[in-house]
Amino acid sequence: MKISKELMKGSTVILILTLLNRKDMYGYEMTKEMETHTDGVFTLKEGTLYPILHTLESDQLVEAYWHEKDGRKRKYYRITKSGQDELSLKTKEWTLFRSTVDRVIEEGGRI
Amino acid sequence: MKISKELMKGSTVILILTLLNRKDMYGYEMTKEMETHTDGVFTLKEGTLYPILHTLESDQLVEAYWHEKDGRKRKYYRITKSGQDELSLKTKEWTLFRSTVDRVIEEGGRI
DNA sequence: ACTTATACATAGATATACGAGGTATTAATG
DNA sequence: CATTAATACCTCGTATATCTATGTATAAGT
Repeated sequence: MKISKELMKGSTVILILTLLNRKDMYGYEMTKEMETHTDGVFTLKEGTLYPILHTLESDQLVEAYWHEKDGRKRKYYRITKSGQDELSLKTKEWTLFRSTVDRVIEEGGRI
Repeated sequence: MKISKELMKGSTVILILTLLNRKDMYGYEMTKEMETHTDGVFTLKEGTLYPILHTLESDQLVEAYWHEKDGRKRKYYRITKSGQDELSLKTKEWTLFRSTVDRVIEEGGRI
């Protein structure tokens, strides 16, 4: 099943920061990993990903560095301390959001 | 904690349809009920709600009717069969979306 | 009489994701 | 060896959703 892009809004940054919190990665790698890891449910589009990475970098939530490996130059991203703090915040927000939606749709709005 | 409006995007319609699946309601009532029921986490803004209700009506997912009660004229909305089908679909989509986000942030993207 | 709450509505501003398009390099294929 | 596919980066315009601000009207409370 495909997830509508509107549902994705607001959730993409937390996914990216989560990946970078595990290990340094480059953009193209993140698109492939997101696709395989979620069995194609999420497809981190390049037109979405790269602008976000640039914003995260200018906000100093991640740092970029070029690194050559296997004869390929890639732009790697590393999460910063601020980025980890932001991730922690966004994770709390997500948890509250998700459980509140669940509460409404499970109880149908009953008080 | 306040939920960013970007996170809300794509989730508002399912919340509205869920409320209407329980009982017929009018707009203003829905804003109050959403606020109290979620302890202020979700605040269904009127500028958001009314345009959505109009769209749902023109898509024939809900039907509107005026009804006077307690000396007040209110525009009630009733969910249609199509609306219930749509709600069922959106609920499945939400469940997949939510569990996939959880999978990523819990495992950090590990395969 | 005046203010607040109820009840509906719309228009403009803002943010986000995506599709389409572009460039460059390396690997694979006929 | 030439061509195509895959890798790897990037930007711009478009579509969509939510919110703020604003407006109108009626009923209730002070």
